[in-house]
Amino acid sequence: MTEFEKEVLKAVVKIPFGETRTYKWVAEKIKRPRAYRAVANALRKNPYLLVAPCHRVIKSCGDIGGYSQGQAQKKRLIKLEKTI
DNA sequence: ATCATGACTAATG
DNA sequence: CCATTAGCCATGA
Repeated sequence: MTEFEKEVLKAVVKIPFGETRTYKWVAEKIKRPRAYRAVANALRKNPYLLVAPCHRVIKSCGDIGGYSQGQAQKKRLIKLEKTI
C-alpha cells in the first residue's frame, strides 16, 4: 500500500452517502490537482471496495466512468443511494 | 533510470 | 455535439 493510495482512499471515504464526486475532485483533495489519472489508477486496484465508496467517483464530464465490478453495478449503486 | 499503462481532463477542430 | 490530441501522474516491469 503506497502513501498515495492511502490518501486517495481517505479522500474517497469522505464522500457523503448519496452523492458523487469526480476523479479531479479527489486529486485536489489530496493536494495533487493534476494526479487525477493516478487517482483512477489507485482506485482501479481497489482493495477496499467495502470501505471506500469508489462507486461514487465519476468523470468530470458527468459520465459514469469505470468500476472494478462493472459499470452496470456502479450505476445501480449510485441510483440506489440517490433514492434512499 | 526508462517505458508503457490507465476507472482522466481540457483544448481544439 | 463528436472525434482527436496532447498533457498528466503514480505504479510496475
